[in-house]
Amino acid sequence: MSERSNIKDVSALAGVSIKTVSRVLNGHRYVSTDTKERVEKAMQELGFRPSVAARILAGTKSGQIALIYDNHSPYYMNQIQMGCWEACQQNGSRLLAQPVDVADPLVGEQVRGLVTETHVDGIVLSSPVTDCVPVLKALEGMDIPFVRISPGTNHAMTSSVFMDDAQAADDMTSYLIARGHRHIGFVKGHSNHMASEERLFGYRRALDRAGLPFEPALIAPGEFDFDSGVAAAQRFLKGKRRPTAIFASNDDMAAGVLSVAHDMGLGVPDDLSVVGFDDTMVARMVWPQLTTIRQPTRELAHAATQLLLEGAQATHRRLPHDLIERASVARINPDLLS
Amino acid sequence: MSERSNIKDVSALAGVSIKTVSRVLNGHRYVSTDTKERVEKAMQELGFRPSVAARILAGTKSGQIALIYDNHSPYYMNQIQMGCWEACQQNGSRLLAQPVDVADPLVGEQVRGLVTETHVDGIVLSSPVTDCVPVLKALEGMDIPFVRISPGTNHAMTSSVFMDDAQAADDMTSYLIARGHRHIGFVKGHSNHMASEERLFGYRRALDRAGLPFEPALIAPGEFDFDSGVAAAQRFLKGKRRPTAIFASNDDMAAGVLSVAHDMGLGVPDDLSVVGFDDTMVARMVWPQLTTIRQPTRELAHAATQLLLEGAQATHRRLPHDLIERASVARINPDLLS
DNA sequence: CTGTTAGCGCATTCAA
DNA sequence: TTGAATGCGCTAACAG
Repeated sequence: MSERSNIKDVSALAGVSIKTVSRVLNGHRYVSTDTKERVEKAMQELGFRPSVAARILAGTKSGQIALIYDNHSPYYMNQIQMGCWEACQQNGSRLLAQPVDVADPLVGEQVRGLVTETHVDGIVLSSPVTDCVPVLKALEGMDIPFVRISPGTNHAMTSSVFMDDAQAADDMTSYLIARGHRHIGFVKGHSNHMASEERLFGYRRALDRAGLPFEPALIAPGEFDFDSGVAAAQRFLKGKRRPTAIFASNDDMAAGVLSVAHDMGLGVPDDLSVVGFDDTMVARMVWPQLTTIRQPTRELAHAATQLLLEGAQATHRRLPHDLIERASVARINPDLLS
Repeated sequence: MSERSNIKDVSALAGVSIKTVSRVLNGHRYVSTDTKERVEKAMQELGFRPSVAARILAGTKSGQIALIYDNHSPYYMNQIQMGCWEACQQNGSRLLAQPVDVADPLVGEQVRGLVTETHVDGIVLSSPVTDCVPVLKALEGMDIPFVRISPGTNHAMTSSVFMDDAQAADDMTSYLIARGHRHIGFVKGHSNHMASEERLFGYRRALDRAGLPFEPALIAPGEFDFDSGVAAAQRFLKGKRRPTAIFASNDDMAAGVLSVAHDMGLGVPDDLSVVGFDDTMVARMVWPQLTTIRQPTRELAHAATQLLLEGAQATHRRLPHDLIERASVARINPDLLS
């Protein structure tokens, strides 16, 4: 019941040549329906499974792709993996998930090793590996297709998949404006990241469109971490002209803002609305009172993988985002609105 | 710079036979230090990496193992993957992470396909695949070694790695007793899971040792989900002889308990201590006031993988747990202690 | 539509 | 301590 059967066994049982078996295996046309069925029955009976190793060695494609990542948040990575996985499933490909350390001086070599050892047909890069120069260089030097998910910098000649950060920030800002907010604090993200500027741009664009002034005092710097949110909130909330809402560029910073608000005895969202981007995917679990822009992480991963499997060259795909509204955020203390 | 070089190129450059290169590749003894160095230098120069495919085809081991899982919580899975990954790194093996759907009637076939197609040398099973009969059967029928991480049922003849649930529950209960609690509600886990009985047993053992009576009224059934925690808390907290502490068998149920306590205006931990097991690894993020037993998930995965790679037969390894104490839990309202 | 002949890159006999 | 031959299971030309 457990002997490994090979293509020869199948061909013998079906009474055809091994090449014919190979043909039905690869879904080749020019196989009569009759023999095809016979071969398939034989494969079934023997529980035949083609050895990937042999296919790699003999053929040109391995049917395998790799996902390379470095610990982003577990929730985020889970979404990424699932998205890639689903796309692979649909395509009949295998996925090799490979964690790396982008700070390791040998990452480039490691990736090169992975590719030459496993013969993967392509690579999906997830943040922050998307912007790891040694990896990018290694890949480019090897002539292997790769796609980047939400890259932080724009390498024109590589394929990528991303969301429209400017539009998302615009949507969120408009959302707040529509609810009566006129003074909206904005906590900016790390300047290394392309998304930071985009999000700020969207915020400004929404203010503009609504005819509201852009007040530099309402912009705080940040680095996408909890402490940045704390610092920003302290600055905003201890001033006399307190914003009625704070828009943090990601969820970790939003959490920092929330904690300060809480310490100051401010009710959220009654005294202060706090909104953000759900970058690490934890926001909705931990702070249900938060209205967030959901990054379509899983969909991005899926699209990236599909792109890779389809072999499209230097394609950039922009995916839509979601604004996840919490009922609670709408309850704003009217006294605070100016 | 990117041509794939093979063992022949190396042998030519080093001026030795193919076989000798193969020997140094596999760390074989009986190679003179001199030639070994020469070969290694040649490999370096050519950027040579052995093709796994060729090794699989020609040899008997693939140097690959698979981790099979079904969506547990992302945090949990992240720990599992990292643990397996680290062990593989140390061993120079590759890890194939394979999600499956245990409810799919074809899981068995899928796993069989994975094994025969990829030639993996062994399998690590993570909950709930540890108890998926079709998978277990497929594996046993294929004569491939596998190790189970925290299995729910005890298949005597398979290797497994787990924590001591009884001792952990005992520790937690003793911890509460030491802080003055005399009436401790216990929310039991799903009866399908071996850990449920173990944890209850540990709870009872601690009470016994402290000379406290076991009160059946203080035991509530549960199914490891939020709602079970809610139901149990309602029963406990609406009765007249309210427990001063509630010990939930996992964190989802602890969350349910917390939500009820909150709705009833009970301060945690001032009016009620709530403790639990950190099964899904989210507890510490979401409810910092919770004192929990941390499952050594990563360590379990590491140990399981090591076991597999070492080829130990039918070994069972028990790992120690941690009790993660929050300062807050110690502040108990003395009025509530009887 | 189908079969024949070569290898893919390595480990594994055997021999030296 | 080393080398020469053989074949793993499959696909890729080429035939027919």
